[in-house]
Amino acid sequence: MPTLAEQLEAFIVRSHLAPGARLPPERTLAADLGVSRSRLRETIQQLVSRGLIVSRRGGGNFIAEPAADLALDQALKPLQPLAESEAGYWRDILEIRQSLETDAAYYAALRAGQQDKERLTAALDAVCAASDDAAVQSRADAAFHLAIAEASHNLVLRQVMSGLFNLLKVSIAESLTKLHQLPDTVEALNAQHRSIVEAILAGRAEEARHAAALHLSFVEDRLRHIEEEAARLRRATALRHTIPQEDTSP
Amino acid sequence: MPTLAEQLEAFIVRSHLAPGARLPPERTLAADLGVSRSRLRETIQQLVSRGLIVSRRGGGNFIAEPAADLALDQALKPLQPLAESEAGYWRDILEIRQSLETDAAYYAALRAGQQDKERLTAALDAVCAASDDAAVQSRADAAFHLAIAEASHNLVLRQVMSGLFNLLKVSIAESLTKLHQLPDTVEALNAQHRSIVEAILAGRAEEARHAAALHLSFVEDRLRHIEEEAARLRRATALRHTIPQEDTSP
DNA sequence: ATCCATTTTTGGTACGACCAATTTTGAAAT
DNA sequence: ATTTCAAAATTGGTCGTACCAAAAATGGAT
Repeated sequence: MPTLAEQLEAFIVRSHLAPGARLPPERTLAADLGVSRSRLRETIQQLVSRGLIVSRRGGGNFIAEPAADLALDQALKPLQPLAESEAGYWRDILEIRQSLETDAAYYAALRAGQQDKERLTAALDAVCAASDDAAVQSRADAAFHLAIAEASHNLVLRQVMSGLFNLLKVSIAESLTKLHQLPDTVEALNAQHRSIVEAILAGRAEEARHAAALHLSFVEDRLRHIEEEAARLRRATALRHTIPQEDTSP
Repeated sequence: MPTLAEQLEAFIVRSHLAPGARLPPERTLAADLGVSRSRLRETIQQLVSRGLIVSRRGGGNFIAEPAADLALDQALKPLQPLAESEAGYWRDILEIRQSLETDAAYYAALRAGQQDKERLTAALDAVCAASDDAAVQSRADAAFHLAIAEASHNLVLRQVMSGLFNLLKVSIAESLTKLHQLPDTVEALNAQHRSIVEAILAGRAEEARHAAALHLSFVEDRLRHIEEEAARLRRATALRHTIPQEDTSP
């Protein structure tokens, strides 16, 4: 006996509903499937949380576009709870970024087409011209690194990296903004960015990989200092509070 | 203004609810959160579909065990449709595996503890002793590589790699089984596996990285041949069929 | 033909009732 | 006192209705 969620998916494919199409009103659909609207809505929520359906209040329910940008946002979401709880999580993320991004730069140098190169230089200009707002700088920085991933012409690589960026964002948002506020850091970062782009534009793959490695080592080093500082502060303030603890076991 | 789902997650962490703990009855919880039970249930469904909560009819709602195996199964699921459609997808996956797995071997050599080493040798024995069944061999192979990722002590790395394995499985399941059926291939693979493990056990990081790189290059090379062969066959048979095409746009 | 107020459609939420599986309770039997 | 087992209370699952708010469809005035 199939799940109602499965029945719904089956209904979607059976009625040739392409991405972007609107599926029948909930009241109608519930009647067709022979269930109450409450139940139907609960299963719809499941598909929504899986990114298969988007709802527009007053408009209707729609098959979600496979919009890669959204799909990958969803891709690593299950890890978010961990990212928020585990303290050293960001280090893991940065470590894996080191692996991926150096290779991304390498392949970008080998495969970047004219359009890729234009997007890359545009992204570089954007990060250099980013305003003093740290949040804006962080966004521009993420866009820049994703442009590299895009130029590598490896879809999986791009999607995984985008997911990692989001994880990093929820994990250490405040540290990231602090990073851009440190003196001389922005200049150093931009210099590193520029050398990466130059290597890619020139097609020097090994040089691009090396430049990316240097860049990420630099970032990791700075972030480690910032986090250590923050940890010291937390420890200091924690001493002034009683930590309440509840026993929730039956 | 936070989403109700976020409120719920916040409630869970705020009340120190460990995995396996039971959260309050829906009626109570709904009252505490100031929403109707309908709404609460819909958001609970979201968390259920994300694998964060399990419900037992008549028993209660429980924080799901972090059953990493399930969470990560879900992690890269949104990419499956792409994996099934795009033809050259598996090449992207293998490329990114080359990045991640070489570093995984590297870090494993640096950080593997006694327990990690035992699991690693056990996994190696398992792949060597795997029966002739190609499917069994594939599973053992995946378990072996995940053991390396586990020994790297990088949670994100392990989860991403597990996701990639699943993608690879849905993408080229048949090619994978063919790989294990080629003459002399299993022996070569096992020799490579063994050299990776030896390097990790000895703590020789660079050697481990190199061994992993050799292994993945070998696999990629064999898979390319297999896929080229399969593509040739598909082209040949395609000539005898009319390819039906449906237009699903409104 | 265009524009704007009105009506209709449609998703979002709330409340109440009942069913079914589970857990708890408590009395009877040992 | 312990065990056993049936009745009662608890709790998730489903249904139905009513109402609100946003979006879309309608239709008349310009």
